[in-house]
Parts: sequence; structure tokens; C-alpha cells
Amino acid sequence: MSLDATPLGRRERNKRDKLERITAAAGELFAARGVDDVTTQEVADRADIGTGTLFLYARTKGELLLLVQNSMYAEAIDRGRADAAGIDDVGAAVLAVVRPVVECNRKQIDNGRTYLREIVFGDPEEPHHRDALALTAQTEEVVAEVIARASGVDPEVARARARIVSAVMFLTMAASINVHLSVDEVVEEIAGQLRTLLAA
Amino acid sequence: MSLDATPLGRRERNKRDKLERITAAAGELFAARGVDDVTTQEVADRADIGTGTLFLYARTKGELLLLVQNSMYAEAIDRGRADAAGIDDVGAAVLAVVRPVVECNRKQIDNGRTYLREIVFGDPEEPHHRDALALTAQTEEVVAEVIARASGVDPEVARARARIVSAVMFLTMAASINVHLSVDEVVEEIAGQLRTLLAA
DNA sequence: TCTCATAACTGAGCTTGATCAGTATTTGTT
DNA sequence: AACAAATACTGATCAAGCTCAGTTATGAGA
Repeated sequence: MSLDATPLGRRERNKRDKLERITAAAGELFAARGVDDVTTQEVADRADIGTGTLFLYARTKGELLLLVQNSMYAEAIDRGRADAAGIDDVGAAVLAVVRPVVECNRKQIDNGRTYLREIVFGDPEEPHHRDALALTAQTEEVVAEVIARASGVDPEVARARARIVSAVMFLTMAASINVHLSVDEVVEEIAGQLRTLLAA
Repeated sequence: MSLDATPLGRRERNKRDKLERITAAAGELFAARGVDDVTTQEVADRADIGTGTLFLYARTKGELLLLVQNSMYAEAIDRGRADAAGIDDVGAAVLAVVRPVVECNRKQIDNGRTYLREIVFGDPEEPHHRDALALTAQTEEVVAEVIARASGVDPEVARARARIVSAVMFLTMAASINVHLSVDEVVEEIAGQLRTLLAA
């Protein structure tokens, strides 16, 4: 009766179930109380699996956070791409991509900052980490396209500038000094830093 | 018999001694084996103090690393400032500031990356962290001066660009993807990213 | 010198992320 | 169905950063 193209064996089905339970459990707990105030034991209990099993699905607590946040981040990118489509001014168009990412990142600030920390300092070999890196690469690509279109520069130059936009976004969202800033203020801070770069 | 201007009481002298022993112990152990492979217990033992005492002088292991690396970083900045003084080309001058910092940071790559991580994600209220932030501010200032002098732009613009240089430096040194790069390669990578920015 | 308040020190013990030897489940084969 | 091999699961246990109640050292006042 399965509508799926590849009929999965019981083993694969169980694994998929467990991963879903883990993602749900971690997502709920992290969202409610922040990564740092949730123990891996709690996540395992809520997902109804053994402690050790949890670490088969995410090798570290950081990887677990990446697993949870990646899908949100993916949605933010899509939103940004759509929002930027109709804007002609380079600065405004880039900020249209930036804003949803900042919003997503600040939904729960501790989780957001820890997410960034994991992306940069975590193990790039881990599967959820690879996904996260792919998403940042995608963000950069979107920014590069927007810059190329709206400012008419060479695609190569656009890509270089997109990289810088990435770096500025990252540090502005991550820096301890900015923890008290609202989404608007973070976006404005990024805008200020990018003004020189994009006014070309 | 003290030649010091302010004759310290025994209490203050003891504290100074301990801090020195801690700095020396941590510095030697971290340099030899990297932060992650040294336990705080080992540092305490080598400094000949109790476990708890260590945490009176550095509230976390990360703070301990900041304490150890700050002085090296300060030297790197001085070297960079001196090296850049005689260079007229903006790109080359900025890279002259960048290179010693990268060298210093890569002397022991794990320590260098953890140092960066602590600066961005650590507690900015902690004393050693404040020192580290002051050093990064100083770096940015030096870069801004160099840009203003060599490229003749408005000081305000120079400062904005210096900030971007900082961000690019940070991410290039910190990123997991670049762990295998040599000092030269890191500098070259940074140079590539900054080319668009500084060619103005 | 004796006493007391303050500051500094200490290490046993707690918390928690992560491991791994042992157990259970699934799948393929005869 | 019976068996074996492969894969997945488990929780007692470990390691290490950090805490805190109890102890010791210091310096000021009598």
C-alpha cells in the first residue's frame, strides 16, 4: 500500500521514525528553553530512545542543533530570494535577502548564535553540518545573483562581494556585543557595514 | 628593598605570582599540546594551585586561553603596523598588517581557532575577554589608518572597510574548511576576497 | 600581641556530554 | 523454520569543566 517509490524495509522505517522523533523532541525543547538549558538526556527521553542512540543520529549536541535549525534556515533563504526578486536597488535587494535570515536566526538568540558557532567551528564531515554548509553556500549564491542583476557588475565580482556580505552577516549576528539588538537593528547594522561595499 | 613604585602587600604579591605561574603553565601546556588536549587539572597542577583557584583567575577554560594568547596577538599587531608603514599600495599595506596576525593565529591552529571562537562567542564582561576585544578594535584601527593613508579615502569610509577586512580575516582563519591551509595560503585567500573591496 | 573581619584558597563532588561493551532486532540464506 | 551475519540499540560508565562549603592566610584595629 506504500505510495513511496522505494518500499522501505522495517529497519529503514524504524530509523526514519526515530530521526523524526528526535528532530521533533529537540526542536520543541530547544525552541522552548534554548540549547544550553536542555540536556541530551531530556531529548533522548522525550524521543523515547536510549542515550546512546541519540548520538547515532547526531554525533554531538551541536550537530543536533544543526539538524533542527537547517530546515528553518532553508525556508528563510527561499523567502529572501522571493522578496529580493522585485527590487532594483542593489542595497535594498541584498537586504531583502538578509532580513529573513536574521529573523530566523534571532527567533531564539542563543540557538541562533550557537548555530552559527557550529557552522564555523564544527566538524564539516558530519552530515547535518554538510547540509548547513550547503545552505550558507546557497545564501551566498542568491546574494551574488542579486548583486549581479541589480548592480550589473561582472558575476565574478558579484560572487566576491557576496562572500563579504556573508562574512559581515555572520559576525554581526554572532558577536556578543550585538546580543541585545533587535532584528531591525541587526539588519541596520549590517546595512551600515555594507554601504561602502555596494555603492560602486 | 622593593624597586616598585607601589609597595605591594604580601597578599597582592601572592596574587601576582599565582597569575604568572598560571599564565606560564597554561602557555606551555597549550603551546605543546593544544587547548583541547590539556585539562584544567593539569594546568592547576603545573601552576601548583588548587583546581578551584584556577577558576578565580580565569572563569572558564576559554578565558584561560584568551589570557595566554592576548600578549602574542598584541605583538603581532605591532609587527603589522611597523611592516605596513613603508608600503604605498593599499592592498599590499593591508596585507602587511594581516600577515603577522595570521602567522600568530596559525602558530598552533587549534589554539588559534579556539581563540577566535572565544572572542566572538565568549562573555565580553570577563577581563581577559575585554582585553581581547580591545586588541581586535586596535587591529581594525590600524587597518583603517593604513587604508586612509594609502588609498586617500575619507576616514569614515576607511573605518567601514577596515571592519569588513576584520570580518573576512576572522572567517577565513576560523572556517573549518581552511584548517589545512598554510599561512601563505590563508593570506592569499584573504587577499582574494579583499581585492574587490580595496580596488576603489 | 591578640582578635576579628575580610579576602583568598582548596579539593571533593556535581553536571553533563559522550562512549562502548553487551544485547536485541532485522535480513538473507539454506 | 532455523541459523548466521549484519545492523541497530542501550544505559552504565567515563571524563572534564566547573562549583561551593569549608578552611586558611592576611592585614587592620585594640
